[in-house]
Amino acid sequence: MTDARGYHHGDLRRALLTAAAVAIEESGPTALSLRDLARRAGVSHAAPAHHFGDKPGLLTALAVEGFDLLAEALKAGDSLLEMGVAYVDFAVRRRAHFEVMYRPDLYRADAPEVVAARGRSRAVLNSAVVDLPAGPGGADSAARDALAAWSIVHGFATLWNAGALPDEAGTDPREAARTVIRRLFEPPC
Amino acid sequence: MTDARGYHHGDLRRALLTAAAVAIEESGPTALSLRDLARRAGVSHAAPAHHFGDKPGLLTALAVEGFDLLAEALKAGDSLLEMGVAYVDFAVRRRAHFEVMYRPDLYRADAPEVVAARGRSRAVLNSAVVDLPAGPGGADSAARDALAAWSIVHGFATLWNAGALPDEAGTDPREAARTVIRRLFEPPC
DNA sequence: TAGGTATCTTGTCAACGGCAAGATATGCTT
DNA sequence: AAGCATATCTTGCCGTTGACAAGATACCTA
Repeated sequence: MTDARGYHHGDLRRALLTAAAVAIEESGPTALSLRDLARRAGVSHAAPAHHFGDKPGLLTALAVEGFDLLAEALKAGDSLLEMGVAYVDFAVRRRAHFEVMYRPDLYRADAPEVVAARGRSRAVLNSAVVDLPAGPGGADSAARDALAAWSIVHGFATLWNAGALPDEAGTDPREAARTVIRRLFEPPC
Repeated sequence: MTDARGYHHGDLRRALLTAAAVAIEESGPTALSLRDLARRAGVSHAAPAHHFGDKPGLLTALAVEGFDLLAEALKAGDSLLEMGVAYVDFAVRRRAHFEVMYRPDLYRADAPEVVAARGRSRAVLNSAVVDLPAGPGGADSAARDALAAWSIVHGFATLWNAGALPDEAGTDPREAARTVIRRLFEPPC
C-alpha cells in the first residue's frame, strides 16, 4: 500500500495503524514519529491528525485494536495453560500492540473504547480460571488464581520481549512459556 | 540542591539523575526532556550533554543505578517469598528506574556497565532459588523455578505500575504481592 | 448538478535533541 | 604563586517533530 495516487488515500487510517505497528516493532514506541508514518503512507505530514487528532490519539486506537486482538487470540486456548501460552504468543507476535497496551502514559487509557476493549479481553482471561478446581481458599481464591496466572504470563512475556531472559530460556517462546506456566500446577509439595 | 550559583553546579550529574527520576515518575520516560531537566537543575540546555552525551546516555546511567539499587533491595529478603515482595516493592517505590531498566529501546542495554550491574542483580535473584527443595525435575528444575518466580513477580509489578489490575487487588502492593507469590507454593493439588 | 462534508495539503510556530564554538572555573605542575 | 591543561558550563545554531490554522480537493447525497 505504498502508492495510492490521487488526493484521497482510500484507507489511510488502516495504513497508518499498520505502519505504526511496523515502526514500533522496529524502534519502539518512543521513537515513533507521526511525520514518519505519513511519509511511509505517502501522504502529507498533517494527514494523520485528521484521523487520530494527535499522537496519543493514534496510540489509543492501536491499544483498542490490541485488546480486541488479544481477546480473539485468547479464545483459541481451551485450557488455562494453553490460554497462557496464547497470551505469551500474542505478546511476542504482536509486540507493538502489546507494548502500547500496557503503557498508559502513551495514550488515553481511560477513553471509553479502551475501557470496553480491555474489559472484553479480561473477561476471556478470567473465564478460564473459574473452571479450575477450587483451591484451599474456596471461591475466594479464584481472584488470587487469576491474578497469579495473569502475572506469570505477563511477566514472562514482558521479560522475553525486553530480551532480559538468559539464553537458557531457548528460542521458542511458546515452549518456554508452557514450561514456566506448568510450574503453577506442579509445585514442589 | 536547587540553587548552587556560580558557573559550576557542583554535583550536576547527581542532580540530573534525580531530576530524571522525578520527571519520569510524573510523565513517563517518553515525555522526558533533557532541556526540562536542565531547567530543573538551573543550568543551560546543553549542560547535560557533557555528563551523559545524549538522552540514551542519561537513561543508561539511570538503568545502571537501578540495577544496583535492585540488587541492594533484594538482599533484604531472607526467603524466596520475601525477596519476591522486595522485588515488587522496588518496582513500585523506584518506579522510574524500574521502567527504564526493562525498556532496552530507551538506552544502551549492551553497555558494559549495564551488563555488569544487571548481572549483579540477577545473581542475587538466583541465589534464593537454589535454597529451595528440588522439584520433580531435579537440579534441572532450578532454572525453571527461577524463571517462574521472576516472571510472576515481574508481571505483578508491571501490571501494578500500569494500573492494569482490578480494584480487588487492594492498595498495598506488598500485601497483594505476597498473596500472589504464595500461589507458587500452595497449589490446588 | 449543486451544496455540504470528509479528507488531505501547505504554511507556520514553539520545543526538542544534538552539535560547535566560546567562556569560566578547577587542578596540576613547576 | 604563576601558568597551563582540563573539566565544566554557556551561547548560538540547525534539522526534526507535534500541533495548529487555513486552504484545496474529492466524494456523496439530495
